[in-house]
Amino acid sequence: MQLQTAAHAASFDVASLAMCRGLESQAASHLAAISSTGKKAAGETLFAEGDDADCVYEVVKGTLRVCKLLPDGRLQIMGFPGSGHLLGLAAGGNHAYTAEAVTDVTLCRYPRASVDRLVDKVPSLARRLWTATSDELRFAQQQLVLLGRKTATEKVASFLLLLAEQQKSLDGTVFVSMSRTDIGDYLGLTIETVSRTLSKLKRDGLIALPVPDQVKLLDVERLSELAEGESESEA
Amino acid sequence: MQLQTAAHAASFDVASLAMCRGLESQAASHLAAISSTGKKAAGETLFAEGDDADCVYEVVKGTLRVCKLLPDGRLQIMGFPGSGHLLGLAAGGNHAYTAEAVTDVTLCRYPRASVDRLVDKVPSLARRLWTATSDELRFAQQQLVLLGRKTATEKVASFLLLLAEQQKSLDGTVFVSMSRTDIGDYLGLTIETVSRTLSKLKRDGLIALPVPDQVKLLDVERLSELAEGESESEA
DNA sequence: CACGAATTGTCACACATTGTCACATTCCGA
DNA sequence: TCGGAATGTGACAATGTGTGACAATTCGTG
Repeated sequence: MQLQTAAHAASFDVASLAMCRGLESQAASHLAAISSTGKKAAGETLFAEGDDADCVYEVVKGTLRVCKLLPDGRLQIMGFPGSGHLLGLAAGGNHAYTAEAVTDVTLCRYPRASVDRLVDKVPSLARRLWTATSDELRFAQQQLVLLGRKTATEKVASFLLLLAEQQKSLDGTVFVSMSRTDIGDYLGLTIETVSRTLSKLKRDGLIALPVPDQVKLLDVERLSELAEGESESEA
Repeated sequence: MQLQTAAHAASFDVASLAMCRGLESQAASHLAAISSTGKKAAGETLFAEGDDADCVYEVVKGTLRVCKLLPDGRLQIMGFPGSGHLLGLAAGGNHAYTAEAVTDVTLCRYPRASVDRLVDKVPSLARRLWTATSDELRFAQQQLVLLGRKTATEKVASFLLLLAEQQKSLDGTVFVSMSRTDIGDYLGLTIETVSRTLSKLKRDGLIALPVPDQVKLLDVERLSELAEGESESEA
C-alpha cells in the first residue's frame, strides 16, 4: 500500500520506512499524513545543538554526521546516520547535538508535536520509538568502549568493519563518504593518525586503497581480531 | 498513598520511585504489584553483559557501576548509576553491559515481561521509559565527548563536578564511593594518571583531599572552566 | 586496642603512542 | 590542464602509560 502526501511529491513510500516498521497500517497512514520530505545538500546543517527539537527526521537517502562541540572548537562526531536512522527523538525539548549533511541527503520529516500525540494513541508507535532510542543507546555504549579503551589501530579496524557491516559489503569493498578529518573526529584521533593507520594496514596487506573514498578489506578475519584487541602475531 | 507488596517488607514506597514518576496512581499500583526488593553487597554482580534481560531494576539506595569488557580484559565503565536510575530497559533481550555493586545496594525489581505488558496498556508508562532511555542516551553522548576529546585534567574536573551535581553538594564536599581504578576505567585513564591529576589539582589549590574517599571542591568556577576546556590562565 | 598483612594510593622516571607542524603528493572539479 | 582541496608522510613534541618503589590506609586477628 503506497501512502503519499502532497508534501512528498511521490518520492518514497512512508509506510516502508523504518519509522513505520512493525506498525499497523492505520498508524502508518497517520504518520504518512503528518510527514513531509526534506532535502539537504552536502555540508548543510539540519539542526544545531540547542535548537528546539520540533521535528523527528528519518534519513531516507544519504549520510549525516551528528556531533557535539566543546567551547574551544574541539569536535566529537558521535555517528554517521544513514538511511533508516531516526533523529530528534530525544526528550527534553532541545537537540543535544548538531546534525549536518556529509552527502546530499533526503529526509522524511514528522512534526514532533504530532508524533507525541500519536504516541499516546498508538502503543506500537511508542514501543517503536523506545526501541529506536534504545538501539541508539546500545551503539553509543559500544562507542564509549572504543573511545575510552581502544588503540588507534583497533579504532580504525573497528570503523572499517562497521562500514562493511552497514553497507552489507559482500566483496569487501566499502565506500567512505566521510573525510579523513571526519573519521578522526569520530574515532577521537587526528587526521594524521587516521592516515598513518590506514597506510600501515595497507602495507600490512589487510586493506587496499584504490581511491581515497573506497577501502577494500583484504583480510576481514585479521581486521576483526585487531578490532577486538587480539594481540598481533608479531609487532 | 503508600503501596507495598509482601516482597518489599515495607522498605520503601514504590509509588515514590523514579519508575513511577508522572504516572497515574492506578499505573503506580500495577507497578507496585509486580515489584520486589533486591539487595546486592558491594562487589557483587547484578547482571553480566549478555545475560537475559528479564528484569528492569531501579536503584533505590547505593551505587552500581555499569561496564563493558574487551576480550583481553580491558574495561570501560560507562557510569555509576545511583538512586533513581533505571537499568535493564534496553531492547534486544540481552543485557548490553555488566552491572556490579560499588557499595551495598538496594534495588526495586520489575519482571520485564510484566513491564512490557503494562507498557501497551499505559501510555504514560511507555513515555516514562522512553524518556528514561533518552536521558541515558543524552548522558552517554556527553561521555563520548569526554572520552574522545578531553584531556586528563578536563576529564577529572568534569568527573568531580558531576559528582557534586549528583550529590547536590552545597559546601563543595563530594563523596567518592568508587576506587581510583574505577575512576580511571570510567575516564579512559589509568589509576596513576587519575592520582597524578588529583594531586596536581590539589597543589594548584582547586581541591582538597581530606581522606581518599572525599574531595572538597575549593574553586568550583575554575574547575568548571577546566572541565569545559577553557585555556588555563597560566600553565 | 595493637599489630601485621593486604590493599590502595602516590610519586618518579623511562617509554610509547599520538599530536603538532611543515611540506609533498594525489585527486577532483572547473 | 590547472588550481585548490584533500590526503599522505616525516620529524619532533607532548601527553599519557608502564613500571618499580614506597607511603598511607584499611582490615582482620590476637
